[in-house]
Amino acid sequence: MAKHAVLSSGAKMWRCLPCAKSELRLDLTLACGQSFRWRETADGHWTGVMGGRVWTLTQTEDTLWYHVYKNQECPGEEGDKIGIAAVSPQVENKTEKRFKGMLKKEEDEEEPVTAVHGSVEETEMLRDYFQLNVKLEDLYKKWGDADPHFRHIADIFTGVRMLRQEPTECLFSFICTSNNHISRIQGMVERLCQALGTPLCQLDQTAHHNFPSLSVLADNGIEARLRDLGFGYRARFLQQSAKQILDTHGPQWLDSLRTVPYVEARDALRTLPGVGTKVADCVCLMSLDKSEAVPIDTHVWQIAKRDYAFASGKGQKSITDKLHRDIG
DNA sequence: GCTATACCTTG
DNA sequence: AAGGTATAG
Repeated sequence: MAKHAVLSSGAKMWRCLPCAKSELRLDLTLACGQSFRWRETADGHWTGVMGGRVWTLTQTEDTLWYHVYKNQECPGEEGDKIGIAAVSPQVENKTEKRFKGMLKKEEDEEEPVTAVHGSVEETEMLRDYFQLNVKLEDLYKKWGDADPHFRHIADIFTGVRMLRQEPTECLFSFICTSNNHISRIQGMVERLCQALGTPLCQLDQTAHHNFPSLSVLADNGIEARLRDLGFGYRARFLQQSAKQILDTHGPQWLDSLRTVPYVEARDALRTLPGVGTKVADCVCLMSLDKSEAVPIDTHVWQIAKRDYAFASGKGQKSITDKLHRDIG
């Protein structure tokens, strides 16, 4: 059976791109609750699904290393046959198209297995996902200059950056977060993908799947299915939101929100069942290119009161719309 | 504009 | 309680 890759073992082909730890810390970025799909499969090695492929990532001081599992490497169960034919139309094809369009010529297929420099396509997928064109050091400097408290704690959090996630996965994952805790959310998202997503490959007893498509989630039988999987009252939100998107907007709607202004995108998302201010802001920030969105959850509110002497909401019992605007 | 309450389930 | 949302008052 195929295994998760480990850099030091030399058993798999690894590629790399230059990337300092000050610009990206995999552990902080992948485990901080933006995405619920990455697991530390070996010391410092993070495995997850992104752009329709299974990746293992690890890093040294100035280098980001990655391994992409090919289909012959991890044939999975019946996953291979179904997976390739049915691979999520709106997720993978979209990504493929985007990168194909940017590339003049593919060179990754012809490289010798000993090559360690990154293939153009896969490097671009990582640069896009981690938004490596954004210079983190410049932002930390700017924020540190403007905020003494930020500068004081910034050293502890060097290398945290926002991911640019796929909108469908981001939205439906964050609908699961209401009144919930991270360990349970991770389990729910994993069960969601394993039950309803197209299989990609199996490694060390773990089956990896794509995130389910909108059309699968919109099916009428899905609520009961999700309740059986332990989603509670969120089961209905997931099914209804998927159905509402397809019925009233169409399959490309979520992606199209990337090109509209923040407030418009946020208000559009809030028309979906199970999506309030906080979830809408998470989806805007983490998948729709709205860097000005500031999700205010219970923790951010506590911090605003504790570390920033946030006065106007001190007596407040809960986070109201006005509080969202003020803290943001 | 703000408060109170229910909502599924489990680490 | 836990990374909220929907509803009524």
